[in-house]
Amino acid sequence: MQRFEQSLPMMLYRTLDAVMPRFRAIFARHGLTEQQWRVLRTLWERDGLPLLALSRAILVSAPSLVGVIDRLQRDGLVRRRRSDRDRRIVRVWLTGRGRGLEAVARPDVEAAYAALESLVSESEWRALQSIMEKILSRTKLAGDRPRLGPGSETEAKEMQDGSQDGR
Amino acid sequence: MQRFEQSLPMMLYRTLDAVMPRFRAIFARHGLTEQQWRVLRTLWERDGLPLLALSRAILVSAPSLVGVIDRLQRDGLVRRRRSDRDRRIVRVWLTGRGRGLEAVARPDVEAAYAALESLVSESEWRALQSIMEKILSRTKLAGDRPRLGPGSETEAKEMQDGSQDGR
DNA sequence: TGGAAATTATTAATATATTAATAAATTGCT
DNA sequence: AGCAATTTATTAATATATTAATAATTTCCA
Repeated sequence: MQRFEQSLPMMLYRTLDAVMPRFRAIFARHGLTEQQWRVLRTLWERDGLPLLALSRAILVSAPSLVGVIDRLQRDGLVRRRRSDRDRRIVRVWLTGRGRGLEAVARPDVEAAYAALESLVSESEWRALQSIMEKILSRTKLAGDRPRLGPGSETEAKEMQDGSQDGR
Repeated sequence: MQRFEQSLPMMLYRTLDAVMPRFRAIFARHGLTEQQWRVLRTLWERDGLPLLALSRAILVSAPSLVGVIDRLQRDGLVRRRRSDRDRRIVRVWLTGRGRGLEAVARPDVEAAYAALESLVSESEWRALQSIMEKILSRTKLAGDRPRLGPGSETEAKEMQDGSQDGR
């Protein structure tokens, strides 16, 4: 039985604890929290995603995401819009400001990623990813179903929708 | 520039999201949260640790830990005691119930660890640990100082102390 | 067709995270 | 000795996490 600090969960937490502060500092410099950044980072690639799909993509539970979106909306970076075809669905769209933030904030974050990746070799990097992917696929098979894994994903083909709803 | 879901931070989050629910289910069955379990798990090995040392050992910030300890104390699993030698320090001690929980809860958790470790080979396991250790040591060198890394650790040599304080 | 079951977003209640500020005590140094 | 700087625990304010419950829809199927 191995030491607590070297268990897989604690190793993962320690690694996050080591690498995230530098990212959070960058987010904060642009007036964003980590979760807010994850929302924008995803919408920049797939604007208009349904809230639940967004939740799964960024690993933030739907109840938490509601608040995150509330604050992003309050700050004028995104807006909500309820779907006409299926009125249960609320899609999240970037505003002009939200879209504009990409050019401002993303280069800083990408630079930090680069610095982070330079800490280990290419092969170590790939090994790390492949082992974690293996754990991911095998916990999924074990019926362990994470709270938030990628699900049915109701994709954003529907690029224009209609109603002007949203809270 | 790689995909968001495969960045190191998101891989770490996804892996935690995949493995932790099964642990949290066990903790909950014993009336504990994840953070509460981390406290007990540590005190079982080093009872009477100062709050700040405990905070660093389990990667829970001191402000958060205050509340975690409040609730563990409310539930009769630990108690606080202010040091006589240095009255700034508050040590956290297990109660009988808190100590007794080890025999009850820990076997379940250890079984879950074993199941988890069986998902990858021995060598993959060691590779995963060694690469993360490398990231940890190098982010530390980079002056990136995580919020909570092991610090001065004011150890619990002092096994009996005196005052009956604590909130 | 029509009602049970499933889906989506949200609210509610409680616990934790994050950053800044504060009070009390101790250390360090002149 | 005496005071500034440091250390430890805590409070405060806001944001997020977790689990359960709920309202509004939609889907499924007898």
